[in-house]
Amino acid sequence: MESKCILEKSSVVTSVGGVVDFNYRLGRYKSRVTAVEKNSYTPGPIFYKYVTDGGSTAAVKNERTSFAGSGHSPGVGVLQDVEKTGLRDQKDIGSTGILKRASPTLCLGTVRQLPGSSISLDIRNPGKQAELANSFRAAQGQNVPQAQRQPLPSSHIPVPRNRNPSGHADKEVMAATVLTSLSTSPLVLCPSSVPTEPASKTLKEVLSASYSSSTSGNWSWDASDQSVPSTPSPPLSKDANLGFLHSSQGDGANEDVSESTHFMFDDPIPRKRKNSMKVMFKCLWKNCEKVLSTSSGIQRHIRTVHLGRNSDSDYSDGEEDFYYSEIEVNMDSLTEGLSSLTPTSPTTAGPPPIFPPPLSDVSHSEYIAVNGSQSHLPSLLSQSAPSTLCHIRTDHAYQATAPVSIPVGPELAGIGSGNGIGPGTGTGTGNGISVSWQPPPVIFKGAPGPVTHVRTVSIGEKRQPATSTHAAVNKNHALITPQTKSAPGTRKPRGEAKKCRKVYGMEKRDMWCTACRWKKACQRFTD
DNA sequence: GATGCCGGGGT
DNA sequence: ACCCCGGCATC
Repeated sequence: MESKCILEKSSVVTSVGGVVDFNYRLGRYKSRVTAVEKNSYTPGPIFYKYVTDGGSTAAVKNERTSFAGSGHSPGVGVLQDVEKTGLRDQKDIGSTGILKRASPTLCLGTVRQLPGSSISLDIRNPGKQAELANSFRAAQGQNVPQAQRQPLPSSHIPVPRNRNPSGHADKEVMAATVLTSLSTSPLVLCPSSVPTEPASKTLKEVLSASYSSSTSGNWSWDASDQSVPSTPSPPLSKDANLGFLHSSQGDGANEDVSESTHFMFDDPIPRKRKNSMKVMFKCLWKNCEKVLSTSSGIQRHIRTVHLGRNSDSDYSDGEEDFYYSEIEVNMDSLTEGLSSLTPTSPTTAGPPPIFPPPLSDVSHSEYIAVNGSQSHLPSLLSQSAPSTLCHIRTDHAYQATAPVSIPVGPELAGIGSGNGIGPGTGTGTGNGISVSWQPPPVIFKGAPGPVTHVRTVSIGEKRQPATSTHAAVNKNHALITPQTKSAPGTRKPRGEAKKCRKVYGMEKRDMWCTACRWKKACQRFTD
């Protein structure tokens, strides 16, 4: 870490490093701010100014000027401008320590100079911290080297510029945001004392940031040096915040390190996201099922809709945090579930993602009940997935251990689809209920009671009077199957019932059940 | 011989 | 997974 610090410093001192850093911060800070609050008074560019100005005073300005004088034309102008703006803004904004703290560069220096305190303050109470930092700086007599001073304003946490004087609320919101961001990024930057960084960045931002930073070239090795253990993704936990603080204090370089870490894992993060896990934020307010993709969004929602706060103001006492929760949505499942659902419900035109109202059938109601709890998307998905199993292909049911029959409403029986044999069997019931929506037979395998074939008996096919009996037998058979099979060599006794072959004859082979056609155990006329 | 269907192979 | 068929057991 020491070496790192040194390195960083030098890089900053050398104009090159400084410039690079500067740029990098820019993107970074912007992103952070964006993540934290949308309604900041000042759009991105302003942040830039502040960033550059990062916790500096007139002295800093001087330093920078000289710094600029070292001959970086592009950066110089900017810097100077920024300086001015920064100064002015400082006056205007006063206690918006955030801005000042937006130190572009190293916080390592900061750490050393201001052992921990500044950083921790920074995180917990940015506003105050900023003030403290300022005062501190004043006390220090601006003697702090630039490299060290810049960091002072912790850039760890993105603090909204128009932060409310009551830094407390902000701090909580921020913490929430941070944590949220944390959980958003699956990669859980372990060592990162500032996991917020990567997490809160959008891919785009990350890219831009990484580009600018990559030029400095000393990011990567930092990452490998990560030895600071940290709890992986402890979302929504104050502890996380603490740990966060802790690590920040422990090593100011962590910030940069974490950043580098981020770059190192720049790939994995987006990749993981692609991996279909998306974090959503669900409003927990009673009767409010609102789900938003961003924490800020949900916070705003809660703030404005439920807490009756002014939507324009970003004031937040952190109360919103209690009214929303994070949920993870597996997009893959969603997609799969939906895609698989659609095709498997031939009898229902555009089946809704929700199960249709039951026919008063027990099985149905059960399912509905389950679905009723589908407040979470994941649940929905997980529920919908099995539903595909509900699509019963009687013809192939024999291949499964589950019996062909399932408890269905009488009116449903024989009407639904499932029989691949008879054409046009896929008409739904009068209620528009599709067999496809019935629960998987497996679930009801052992359920006795009125059972009927779901499969529609094709035209001309005589229904076995004892259908239900068949089904029951079939079930038993399914249960007994292991035994039967346990005796190798023993063949299942031939069923007594006439099979498709006999019933229809060879000439009507088309009417056979598939099993029969495949020379499998007749599935239509079970014993 | 006809039938039922297991086991296995092809796509 | 779907489809087909050889071959065996049973009737």
